[in-house]
Amino acid sequence: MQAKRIHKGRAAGAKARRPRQVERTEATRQKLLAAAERIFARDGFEAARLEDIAAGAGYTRGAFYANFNSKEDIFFELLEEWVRKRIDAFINVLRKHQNPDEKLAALQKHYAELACDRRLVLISMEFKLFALRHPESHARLRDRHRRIRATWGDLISELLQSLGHTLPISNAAASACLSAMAQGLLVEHLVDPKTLSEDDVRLVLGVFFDSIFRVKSL
Amino acid sequence: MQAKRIHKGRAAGAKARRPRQVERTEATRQKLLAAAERIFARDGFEAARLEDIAAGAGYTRGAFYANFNSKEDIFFELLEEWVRKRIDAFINVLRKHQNPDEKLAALQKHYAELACDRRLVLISMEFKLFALRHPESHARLRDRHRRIRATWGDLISELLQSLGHTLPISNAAASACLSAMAQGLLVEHLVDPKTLSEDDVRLVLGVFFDSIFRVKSL
DNA sequence: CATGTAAGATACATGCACGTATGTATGATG
DNA sequence: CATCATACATACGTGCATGTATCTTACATG
Repeated sequence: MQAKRIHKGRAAGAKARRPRQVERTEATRQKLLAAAERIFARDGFEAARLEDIAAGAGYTRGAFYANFNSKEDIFFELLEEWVRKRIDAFINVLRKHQNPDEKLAALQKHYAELACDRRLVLISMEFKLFALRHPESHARLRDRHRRIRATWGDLISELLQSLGHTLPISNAAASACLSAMAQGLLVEHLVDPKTLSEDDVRLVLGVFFDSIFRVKSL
Repeated sequence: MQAKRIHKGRAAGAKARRPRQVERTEATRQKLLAAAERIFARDGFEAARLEDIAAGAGYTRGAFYANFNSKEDIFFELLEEWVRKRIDAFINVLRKHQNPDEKLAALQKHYAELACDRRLVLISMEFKLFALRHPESHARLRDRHRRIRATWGDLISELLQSLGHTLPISNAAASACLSAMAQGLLVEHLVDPKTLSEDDVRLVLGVFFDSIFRVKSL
């Protein structure tokens, strides 16, 4: 989240930034991020043009390059934000329940909802495939993913402990599996909704969830 | 498989093609297809350049446009070939077993192997995402997929009939699910093999397979 | 009010992949 | 052997997104 200032001037010993401008810069950053989210959703990561992102925020490419280094850069900031929101939302839901079974149901619902979030899933999958062909992005994405999975893994750990249940794979891996399955299923559903309906996706994810989280003997 | 002839001459009432040249053309088509397979695997569908494909077959782009209309075109021919091979291979395996349980195990093995075929999975997923943003390709891909799923659905039907078992979703949908899950899991594994190991993928696919194909009560 | 700095626009050079149009050599046919 | 079509190569024009370098305008400070 390091608010990278890029503009040329800004010598090392420059006096403290002027608050009015700082605030203005932050506003354009936010506008650019919001626009990027829309354009990525509309065109996909690779096809998205920096010019469209800038224009979507009411600027030109000059503003983009003044605030970000590359398309990957702005994507990672968005990713960070999405993940943070999802985790926060889930933690808030957890707080509303004290019964472990209800918490487990909340987790299940979380993944079921993921499998309906067309935008997030498509962009995520697109970027994963992009990263698999671009080593630098891959390394960066892998690190993020590892941290995200670890966080989810910890949440799942607590939950399972209170249920006296353990999984045949690590909790982080389980989180990765559910996410991966939800994404794979949604893509397949979008390609041919007639062969694989939304109900099918929900049902199938539920079957898997039950068999791994609710069936004791494996 | 309509071997679309593209070359300019070939008036409607032209006399029968000269066999020597027909044969030569077919050879270059095959060389181009083989090269395309390699280049798609190496660079991905969208990043693959027609020039590289042509060069990989020992030609230039002229030869490509003489034999195919577009990158999508050659991709669909490859897809056809891959699917045909996979189905043929599976049918051959089926023939070797008469015990329904062994046949079911063969089906399971089939999907486990899919989840290891990095090349096929990545290209398939890439093209799906591409198609979801390009209506014409989408329509074409959806039709192919529907036929492929139907074929697998029929194979599964026979199998389940002999086991006296039925699924909570259509057999075609079940085939789509297994394929989608395998693909989603493999992508996730490739992004971070440390968090989601190959063994995890195998285990998880097995759990799902069992819970849908071997657990009677749902 | 004068001056310097920072935000952002504009313009430019570059590179790249595409599709087409034309050229050429080879080999089949009468 | 002459002719013509076929298979492929070469050359060209085009469009497009990128990154950079330069310019303009607005604002903050003394």
